[in-house]
Amino acid sequence: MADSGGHSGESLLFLTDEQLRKGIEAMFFAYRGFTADPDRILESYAYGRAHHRAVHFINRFPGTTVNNLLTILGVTKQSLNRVLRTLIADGLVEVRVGTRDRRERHLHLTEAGITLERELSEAQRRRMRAAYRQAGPEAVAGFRHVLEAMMDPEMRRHYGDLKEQV
Amino acid sequence: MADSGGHSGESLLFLTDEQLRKGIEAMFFAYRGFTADPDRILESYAYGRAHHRAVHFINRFPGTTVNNLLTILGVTKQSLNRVLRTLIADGLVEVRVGTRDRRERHLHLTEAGITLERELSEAQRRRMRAAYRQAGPEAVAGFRHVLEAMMDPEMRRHYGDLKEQV
DNA sequence: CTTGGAATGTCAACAAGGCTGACATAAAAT
DNA sequence: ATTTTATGTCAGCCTTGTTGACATTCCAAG
Repeated sequence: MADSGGHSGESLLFLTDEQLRKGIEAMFFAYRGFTADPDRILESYAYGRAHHRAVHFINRFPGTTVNNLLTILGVTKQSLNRVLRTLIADGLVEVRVGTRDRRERHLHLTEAGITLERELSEAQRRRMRAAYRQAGPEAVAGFRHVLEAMMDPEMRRHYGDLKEQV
Repeated sequence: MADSGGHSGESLLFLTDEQLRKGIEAMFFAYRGFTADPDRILESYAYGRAHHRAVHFINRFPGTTVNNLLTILGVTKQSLNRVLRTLIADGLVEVRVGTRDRRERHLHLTEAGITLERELSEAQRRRMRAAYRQAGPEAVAGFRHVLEAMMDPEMRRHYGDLKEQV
């Protein structure tokens, strides 16, 4: 509550290598938990984590273009295309040619796609909700704050999005 | 900032689906940042993230057995073995046959291995330190608390380790 | 002592999903 | 008319996960 700011003589015990190492390992183990539940669901669909990411962000930004998705996901178009191809073939993603610019392909989830997205995100939210509830609102604020500071700046733009930059 | 405790009628606004979604995306983008710096270093060694993880935990638990490492990393022994083979061939990891049980292989970093580990972990700590400093000690406590709650329970044993469970 | 099972680790082969490079097409911009 | 942009596709490579088959070692039951 007191000194989180920039005083000169504050403790800084939270910046020891030991504390940092714990943070690093916490990220490693937590991320495993974070992906575990969706991974189990994806297995039964014969999809992978790459499909999950695509479905998540198409749901989040309906009508987004392929190029847009590329920069958000940080993969090559060939890699994304392989995933999109199967999602389209399986009827989870619908492609609409752009009206203003007909080179662009706008991506939308179909009903089936929305169903899968909901199943995946509900599993993930369930774990996140349990963790949030256990840690409490102040811890959650700190959690988000540290994660935001850890992102590459360009990625911070895609996160939280638009009107609200925290 | 007031009620973090366990009152019945508290706000719970931090548990909305929207808040959870932000936490999910924060994990995704932050993990990318988290691995970005080591990944760049590893590239110049022609190693991958799997090598980093192995080197990290061998450094953390010197003399650990292959089996031990297996359960910590959560991969198959065949997958780990491939990584270990190259690290051993390149002289970064030393294998000592167990004295009591000669089936066991105890793993240690060589001088060269320690050097690589330091280079990788220093890069990772640098980012973590910047994030910690920016967020402040209370945020860091919250960050760790949420991450711990997000882990699978078995993994929580390997984390923070031994005498100190936070 | 021997023998069979359990634990540990290695080798081989396959799949997912990254990557680069080359090339095609359509549409927009100049 | 030419160039640039957005997208898609094919081919081939690498890392890192998987399973299956096998070798070695230890231990315990006969």
